[in-house]
Amino acid sequence: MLGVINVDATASTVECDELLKLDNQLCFVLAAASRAMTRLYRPLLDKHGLTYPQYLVLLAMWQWLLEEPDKMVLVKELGERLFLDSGTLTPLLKRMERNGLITRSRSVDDERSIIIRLTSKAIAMKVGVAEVPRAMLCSTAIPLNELGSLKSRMDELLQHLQGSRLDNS
Amino acid sequence: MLGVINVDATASTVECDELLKLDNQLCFVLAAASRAMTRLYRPLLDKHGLTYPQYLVLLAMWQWLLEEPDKMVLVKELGERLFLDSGTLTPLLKRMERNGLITRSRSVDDERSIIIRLTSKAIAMKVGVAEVPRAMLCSTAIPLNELGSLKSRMDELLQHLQGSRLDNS
DNA sequence: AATATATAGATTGTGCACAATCTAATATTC
DNA sequence: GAATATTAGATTGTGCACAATCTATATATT
Repeated sequence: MLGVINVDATASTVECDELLKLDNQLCFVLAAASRAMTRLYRPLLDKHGLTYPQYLVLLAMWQWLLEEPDKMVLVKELGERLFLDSGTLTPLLKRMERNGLITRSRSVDDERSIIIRLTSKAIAMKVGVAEVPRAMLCSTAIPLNELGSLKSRMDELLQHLQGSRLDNS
Repeated sequence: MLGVINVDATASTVECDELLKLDNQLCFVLAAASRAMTRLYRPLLDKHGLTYPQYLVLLAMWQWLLEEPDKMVLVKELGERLFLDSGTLTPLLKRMERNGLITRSRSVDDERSIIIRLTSKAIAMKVGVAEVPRAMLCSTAIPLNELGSLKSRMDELLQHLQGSRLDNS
């Protein structure tokens, strides 16, 4: 009986050790890769006076304008698209406004909403900024198909994570 | 000739649009997935009074102690392991010290170095904290083999990104 | 030994990221 | 139509993340 207890204790200790090894954590590689990615982008984006999240705001806006040139983008929609809340977006967008990239104005339909519009300066920046992802593709030197399949996997993971809610909290 | 120019211009515009679509950015999914992961961890880690980066520090320290029970861990080593610099680690470690998880002391061999040691409290927390990755495995409900293969791919990506240096900066 | 160079952390300043809370405006319910 | 609930953003406070700079110590050079 004591033997069984010992075996159990040992097994569970080993399981615990394995479970907690930094090398086994997907979350760690994920975070490290994300930061490494941001570090690679930084010098490229610096040339355009952009930070990485500001760059993502522009990407979202540019893509919307492709589909609908007069699109009224609300902070709420931007938040849903980028998975960011108002606590992050409000100051970020104020900085972009200060830098002349966007305008912020109250909606007349619903005075709670803020409408985000790109300035002509931000629209004009698009072609130049396209150098950024081009340079990234070159510098990482990862085959395009591999990059694509990794992105598909990441899309699935993101879906999973967004869907997951914890029972015991 | 004008036709050729137009075709070229159109092609390059399309290429530019595709290149800049938010949906095509691996970096965006990566960052979003990393933040979603952190959000899932938060309520679990809150119960242990830990933040996500503090949890990673503990994982790294616990793993080192498995191999070498009297391991002297320097801030430098921790930074290399977690891909973080002193600007991030110094205040983070001071908070952990304030919370009674670690001690910080100057090395006598090299007075520039700081030795990080886990307190008995932090060592004792290990078994309880093992519930955290266990709960994550359950809540995300991703098959273990899929999770493993995704992690391998991420490891490769991280290697690529760490190795990549940009020529034109 | 005196000088130069490199290294380990700490500090400062900017910019996310997000929980919690607040305010004002809109919707809903009775 | 007054009371209630919901919603859109803003605000506040904490904690990373990192570039740039600084300090103290250690090492290398001459």
